[in-house]
Amino acid sequence: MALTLMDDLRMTKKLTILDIAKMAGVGKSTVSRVLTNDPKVKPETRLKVEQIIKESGFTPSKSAQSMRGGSQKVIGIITARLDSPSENKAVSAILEVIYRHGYDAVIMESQFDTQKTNEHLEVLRKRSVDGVILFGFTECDMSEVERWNERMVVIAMDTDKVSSINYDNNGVIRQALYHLSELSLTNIAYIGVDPSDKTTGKLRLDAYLNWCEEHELPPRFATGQLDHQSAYALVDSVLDDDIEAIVCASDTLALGVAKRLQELHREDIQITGVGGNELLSFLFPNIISINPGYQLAGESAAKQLLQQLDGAVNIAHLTQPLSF
Amino acid sequence: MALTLMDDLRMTKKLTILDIAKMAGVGKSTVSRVLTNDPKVKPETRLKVEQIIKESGFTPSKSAQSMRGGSQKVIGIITARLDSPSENKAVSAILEVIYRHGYDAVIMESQFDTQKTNEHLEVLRKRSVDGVILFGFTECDMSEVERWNERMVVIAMDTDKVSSINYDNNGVIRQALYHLSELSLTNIAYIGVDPSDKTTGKLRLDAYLNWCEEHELPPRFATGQLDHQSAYALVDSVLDDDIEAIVCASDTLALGVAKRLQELHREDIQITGVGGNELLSFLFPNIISINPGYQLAGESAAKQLLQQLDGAVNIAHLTQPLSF
DNA sequence: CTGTTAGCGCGTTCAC
DNA sequence: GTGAACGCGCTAACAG
Repeated sequence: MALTLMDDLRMTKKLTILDIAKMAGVGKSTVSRVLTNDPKVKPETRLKVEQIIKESGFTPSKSAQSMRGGSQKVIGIITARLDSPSENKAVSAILEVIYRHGYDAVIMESQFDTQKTNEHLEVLRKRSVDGVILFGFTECDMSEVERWNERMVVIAMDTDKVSSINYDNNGVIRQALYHLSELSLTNIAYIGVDPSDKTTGKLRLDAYLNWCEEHELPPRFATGQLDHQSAYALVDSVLDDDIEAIVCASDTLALGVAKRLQELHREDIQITGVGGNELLSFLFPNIISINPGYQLAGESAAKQLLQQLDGAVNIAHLTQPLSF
Repeated sequence: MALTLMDDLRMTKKLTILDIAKMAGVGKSTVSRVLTNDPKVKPETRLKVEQIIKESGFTPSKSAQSMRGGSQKVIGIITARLDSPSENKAVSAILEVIYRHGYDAVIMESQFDTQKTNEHLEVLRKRSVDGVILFGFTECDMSEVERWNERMVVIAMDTDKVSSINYDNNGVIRQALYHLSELSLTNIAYIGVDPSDKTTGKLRLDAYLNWCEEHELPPRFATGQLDHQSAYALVDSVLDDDIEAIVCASDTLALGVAKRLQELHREDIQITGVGGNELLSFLFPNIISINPGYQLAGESAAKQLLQQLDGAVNIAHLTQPLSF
């Protein structure tokens, strides 16, 4: 009887809402009411219960709560690559936002693999997470995606099935080109990634091509993979005695280009990248890196998702009677 | 009645174990048995139930399962920095192992902050995750840690409270020094991080100092922060006309050193780092980078934890009657 | 082998 | 205001 409390302190036995109720000398439902901030509880009683809860270090079982219909307060994040600096920035921003709202995150890695992505989505569905933030890629299979509706936000991929946050692919390249034009540089080449990649590939290349057309400049470009090796290898193919600058689709590519130009002693050529990579600007201070606002994108995505989730909850409440 | 199946297909109503039971014309416990691979089920029945499950795309509620005493099959990972290349490698390795074992991961970031770490641990405890892999750091508060016992493995931190996986801090530095000695280089300086950091700081510096003593070489070193800027700034202080090589405590530092030496046109000096950083070897092919086996560490940590969890389960089963 | 029953911990009526 | 009772989806004990 009276040993209950001592017992609990002694052995870290799992406390339940019932234990708290006994200790406080009230019914379990009253404790529940306190937990759910139900106004219909005498302030006095509430205070006492809260006291006991604090003292005993009791925490309601998430499993039981979520089974009872509540949400787990968990959102899934599927990144393409865990070690991508740009995605990392976005993820950090996401985490900060959702933590602040009492959510936790389960992070997964798609490795640009459609099947893995779908497997992850499947797992997240089974775990009934509240929502998902997906870092898109071109081959991404939309069939699984649309099942999520309001409960998903994708980053860096165009789709009208779910909400999406996109970097300003066109803007970052134009910004770079504008910057170069301010420096009176006109002979500008471009090194990017294959247009089969819709965003970093096609969109950014198009931005370059459009600019060239607008300004009646002869385009000179090459595309390949998303890594520095690829860019390194492509440099020679666009190089030309009167090239004054090379615009790169990403900082990673810029790194490869810088390396090659250094070898060729063509450090007169101005390079621009995209990403705001700190390491890049340390190694090659003269490279101009446009920051596409990854952290901002992450923050936006998180806020957007949370807002949609809130909306979904409200709608659910409203339609519950109807769906009955 | 007969509409049940059509209904389910129509609206993606949450299927329960009971629905499956009805469809298969069996009791709910039989379905449960199938789910839990209970041998005591007639193969024929089992097959039929499995069939229905597949067709309906039913998935048992994790929440209910875990509430009933089962584990969530989730392990928490607390990294110091999401964007640390070395930790990333380890994390990727961890993920691969645990996915293969049907576990999922919730990843958190401590940012070398004790308080955040404890908050994360608290959250993980509330969520009753099965286990935790923690990337340690020096100021890490052990008080919260020891509560986890068998259910935690720490990486890169010495402690006897819980299992720990450590990189071979001494070994990597000695390996670098040995390599240099093979090249007949004897005038070797060291750039590391402050010894207040126990592992990357003190252990690696000690390795250097010991080597010097053993080989009767005059030590020449400087320590600072863990970033390339710091290393960059420290180079001049150890530089000397007859320095032939600089051993760095990490690849990040090596990057800073390389940058500075390049500026000074002292590319004759051999640099070594630790980390197996791919970018580093791309930018500075002549830098020797010792791979401390981060992915191996991650893999080991994950396997170790899973094994301990299995053990814990068994012990729990055995002691359950006693604790009663 | 299989159906029935009893909880797990919690939120939610429904009476008091 | 508050306590008793019910059910969420599932597993494990108990009967057949």
